[in-house]
Amino acid sequence: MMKLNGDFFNRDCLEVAPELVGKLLVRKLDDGSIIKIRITETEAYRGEEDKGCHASKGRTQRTELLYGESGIIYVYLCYGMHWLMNVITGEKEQPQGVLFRAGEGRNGPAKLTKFLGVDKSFNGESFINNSRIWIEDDGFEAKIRTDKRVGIDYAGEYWASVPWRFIMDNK
DNA sequence: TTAGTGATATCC
DNA sequence: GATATCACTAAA
Repeated sequence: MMKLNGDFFNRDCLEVAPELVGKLLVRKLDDGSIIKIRITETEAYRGEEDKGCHASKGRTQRTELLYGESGIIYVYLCYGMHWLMNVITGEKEQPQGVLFRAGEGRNGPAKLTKFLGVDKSFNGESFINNSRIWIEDDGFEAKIRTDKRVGIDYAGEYWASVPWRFIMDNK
Protein backbone atom coordinates (compact mmCIF):
# COMPACT_ATOMS: atom_id res chain seq x y z
CA MET A 1 0.00 0.00 0.00
CA MET A 2 1.62 3.18 -1.14
CA LYS A 3 0.48 6.76 -1.38
CA LEU A 4 1.11 8.31 -4.74
CA ASN A 5 3.76 11.00 -4.59
CA GLY A 6 4.62 14.05 -6.64
CA ASP A 7 6.63 12.06 -9.15
CA PHE A 8 3.52 10.18 -10.16
CA PHE A 9 1.61 13.30 -11.10
CA ASN A 10 4.52 15.21 -12.56
CA ARG A 11 4.26 13.51 -15.93
CA ASP A 12 2.21 13.92 -19.06
CA CYS A 13 -1.50 13.51 -18.39
CA LEU A 14 -1.67 10.84 -21.10
CA GLU A 15 0.66 8.73 -18.94
CA VAL A 16 -0.97 9.58 -15.63
CA ALA A 17 -4.60 9.11 -16.65
CA PRO A 18 -4.45 5.37 -17.52
CA GLU A 19 -2.29 4.65 -14.47
CA LEU A 20 -4.80 6.27 -12.16
CA VAL A 21 -7.39 3.72 -13.22
CA GLY A 22 -7.49 0.94 -10.64
CA LYS A 23 -5.92 3.10 -7.91
CA LEU A 24 -7.69 3.78 -4.65
CA LEU A 25 -9.07 7.22 -3.94
CA VAL A 26 -9.05 7.69 -0.18
CA ARG A 27 -11.12 10.29 1.62
CA LYS A 28 -10.92 10.92 5.33
CA LEU A 29 -14.04 12.63 6.59
CA ASP A 30 -14.13 15.24 9.30
CA ASP A 31 -15.47 12.67 11.78
CA GLY A 32 -12.43 10.49 11.14
CA SER A 33 -14.09 7.80 9.05
CA ILE A 34 -12.35 6.73 5.89
CA ILE A 35 -13.83 6.05 2.48
CA LYS A 36 -11.90 4.16 -0.16
CA ILE A 37 -13.11 3.85 -3.69
CA ARG A 38 -11.38 2.34 -6.67
CA ILE A 39 -11.08 4.63 -9.66
CA THR A 40 -12.65 3.01 -12.69
CA GLU A 41 -12.66 5.77 -15.26
CA THR A 42 -10.56 8.85 -16.03
CA GLU A 43 -10.19 11.33 -18.83
CA ALA A 44 -7.16 13.32 -19.90
CA TYR A 45 -7.32 17.01 -20.75
CA ARG A 46 -4.18 18.27 -22.30
CA GLY A 47 -3.03 21.74 -23.17
CA GLU A 48 -4.46 24.87 -24.68
CA GLU A 49 -4.81 23.18 -28.05
CA ASP A 50 -7.22 20.66 -26.58
CA LYS A 51 -10.57 22.33 -27.14
CA GLY A 52 -12.10 20.17 -24.46
CA CYS A 53 -9.71 21.49 -21.85
CA HIS A 54 -10.78 24.50 -19.85
CA ALA A 55 -7.44 26.13 -20.56
CA SER A 56 -8.09 26.14 -24.31
CA LYS A 57 -9.53 29.64 -24.08
CA GLY A 58 -6.43 30.94 -22.41
CA ARG A 59 -5.32 31.57 -18.91
CA THR A 60 -8.00 32.94 -16.61
CA GLN A 61 -8.60 33.08 -12.92
CA ARG A 62 -10.48 29.80 -13.11
CA THR A 63 -7.90 27.92 -15.15
CA GLU A 64 -4.92 29.32 -13.29
CA LEU A 65 -4.65 26.10 -11.30
CA LEU A 66 -4.25 24.05 -14.48
CA TYR A 67 -1.00 25.87 -15.14
CA GLY A 68 0.27 25.27 -11.65
CA GLU A 69 1.92 22.38 -9.90
CA SER A 70 1.04 18.75 -10.48
CA GLY A 71 -0.82 16.88 -7.78
CA ILE A 72 -3.15 19.83 -7.16
CA ILE A 73 -6.88 19.15 -7.02
CA TYR A 74 -9.01 21.18 -9.41
CA VAL A 75 -12.71 21.15 -8.52
CA TYR A 76 -15.15 22.64 -10.97
CA LEU A 77 -18.86 23.32 -10.58
CA CYS A 78 -20.77 22.09 -13.60
CA TYR A 79 -24.35 23.01 -14.47
CA GLY A 80 -24.80 24.78 -11.18
CA MET A 81 -25.06 21.64 -9.07
CA HIS A 82 -22.38 19.13 -9.82
CA TRP A 83 -18.80 19.13 -8.58
CA LEU A 84 -16.29 17.54 -10.91
CA MET A 85 -12.87 16.65 -9.61
CA ASN A 86 -9.62 16.78 -11.53
CA VAL A 87 -5.98 16.44 -10.66
CA ILE A 88 -3.32 18.59 -12.27
CA THR A 89 -0.51 16.75 -14.03
CA GLY A 90 2.65 17.61 -15.90
CA GLU A 91 5.10 20.45 -15.65
CA LYS A 92 4.29 23.94 -14.48
CA GLU A 93 3.00 26.26 -17.20
CA GLN A 94 1.53 23.26 -19.03
CA PRO A 95 -2.24 23.31 -18.62
CA GLN A 96 -3.21 19.68 -18.37
CA GLY A 97 -5.06 17.46 -15.98
CA VAL A 98 -7.01 14.28 -15.42
CA LEU A 99 -10.71 14.17 -14.67
CA PHE A 100 -11.96 11.51 -12.27
CA ARG A 101 -14.97 10.32 -14.16
CA ALA A 102 -16.10 7.34 -12.12
CA GLY A 103 -15.33 5.12 -9.17
CA GLU A 104 -16.34 1.55 -8.40
CA GLY A 105 -20.10 1.47 -8.03
CA ARG A 106 -20.24 5.23 -8.53
CA ASN A 107 -20.69 5.87 -12.21
CA GLY A 108 -20.80 9.53 -13.03
CA PRO A 109 -18.30 12.22 -12.06
CA ALA A 110 -20.75 14.21 -9.94
CA LYS A 111 -21.89 11.13 -8.02
CA LEU A 112 -18.28 10.46 -7.20
CA THR A 113 -17.69 13.87 -5.66
CA LYS A 114 -21.03 13.80 -3.88
CA PHE A 115 -20.21 10.44 -2.36
CA LEU A 116 -16.80 11.62 -1.24
CA GLY A 117 -18.10 14.93 0.08
CA VAL A 118 -15.83 16.89 -2.24
CA ASP A 119 -16.77 20.48 -2.97
CA LYS A 120 -15.04 23.68 -3.91
CA SER A 121 -13.23 23.83 -0.59
CA PHE A 122 -10.95 21.17 -2.09
CA ASN A 123 -10.11 23.35 -5.05
CA GLY A 124 -6.41 24.13 -4.94
CA GLU A 125 -5.58 21.45 -2.37
CA SER A 126 -3.02 18.78 -3.14
CA PHE A 127 -3.24 15.00 -3.28
CA ILE A 128 0.26 14.88 -1.89
CA ASN A 129 0.70 15.13 1.87
CA ASN A 130 -2.97 15.86 2.36
CA SER A 131 -4.75 14.50 5.43
CA ARG A 132 -8.28 14.75 3.93
CA ILE A 133 -7.84 13.12 0.56
CA TRP A 134 -5.16 11.15 -1.22
CA ILE A 135 -4.61 8.28 -3.66
CA GLU A 136 -3.17 4.88 -2.84
CA ASP A 137 -1.69 2.13 -4.94
CA ASP A 138 -2.55 -1.25 -3.44
CA GLY A 139 -0.91 -3.25 -6.21
CA PHE A 140 -4.14 -3.86 -8.08
CA GLU A 141 -3.53 -4.20 -11.80
CA ALA A 142 -6.35 -2.84 -13.84
CA LYS A 143 -7.06 -3.80 -17.40
CA ILE A 144 -7.60 -0.63 -19.34
CA ARG A 145 -9.55 0.09 -22.43
CA THR A 146 -9.68 3.46 -24.09
CA ASP A 147 -12.59 5.29 -25.59
CA LYS A 148 -13.39 8.72 -26.86
CA ARG A 149 -14.32 11.34 -24.32
CA VAL A 150 -17.89 12.23 -23.64
CA GLY A 151 -19.79 15.40 -22.93
CA ILE A 152 -17.54 17.68 -24.93
CA ASP A 153 -19.28 17.82 -28.29
CA TYR A 154 -18.77 21.56 -28.22
CA ALA A 155 -15.02 20.99 -28.59
CA GLY A 156 -15.45 19.86 -32.19
CA GLU A 157 -15.39 16.53 -33.92
CA TYR A 158 -11.66 15.95 -33.60
CA TRP A 159 -11.27 16.74 -29.91
CA ALA A 160 -14.47 14.92 -29.03
CA SER A 161 -13.14 11.77 -30.69
CA VAL A 162 -9.58 11.46 -29.38
CA PRO A 163 -9.29 8.27 -27.27
CA TRP A 164 -8.32 10.00 -24.04
CA ARG A 165 -10.85 8.31 -21.83
CA PHE A 166 -9.53 5.38 -19.81
CA ILE A 167 -11.91 2.78 -18.45
CA MET A 168 -11.23 -0.20 -16.21
CA ASP A 169 -12.21 -3.39 -17.99
CA ASN A 170 -11.43 -6.17 -15.52
CA LYS A 171 -13.49 -9.29 -15.83
C1' DT B 1 -36.30 13.99 -23.66
C1' DT B 2 -36.33 17.70 -20.64
C1' DA B 3 -35.73 20.77 -16.66
C1' DG B 4 -32.97 22.41 -13.19
C1' DT B 5 -28.89 25.09 -11.41
C1' DG B 6 -25.13 28.69 -10.56
C1' DA B 7 -20.14 29.97 -11.42
C1' DT B 8 -17.55 31.72 -15.17
C1' DA B 9 -16.47 34.24 -19.27
C1' DT B 10 -17.79 37.45 -22.50
C1' DC B 11 -20.23 41.03 -24.14
C1' DC B 12 -22.22 45.49 -23.61
C1' DG C 1 -24.07 45.83 -15.37
C1' DA C 2 -26.26 41.52 -18.39
C1' DT C 3 -26.48 37.09 -20.73
C1' DA C 4 -24.86 32.73 -22.80
C1' DT C 5 -22.55 28.70 -21.88
C1' DC C 6 -21.54 24.40 -19.62
C1' DA C 7 -16.38 18.05 -18.58
C1' DC C 8 -24.20 16.52 -15.50
C1' DT C 9 -28.12 14.12 -13.16
C1' DA C 10 -32.68 12.72 -12.14
C1' DA C 11 -37.13 12.10 -13.38
C1' DA C 12 -40.27 10.80 -16.87
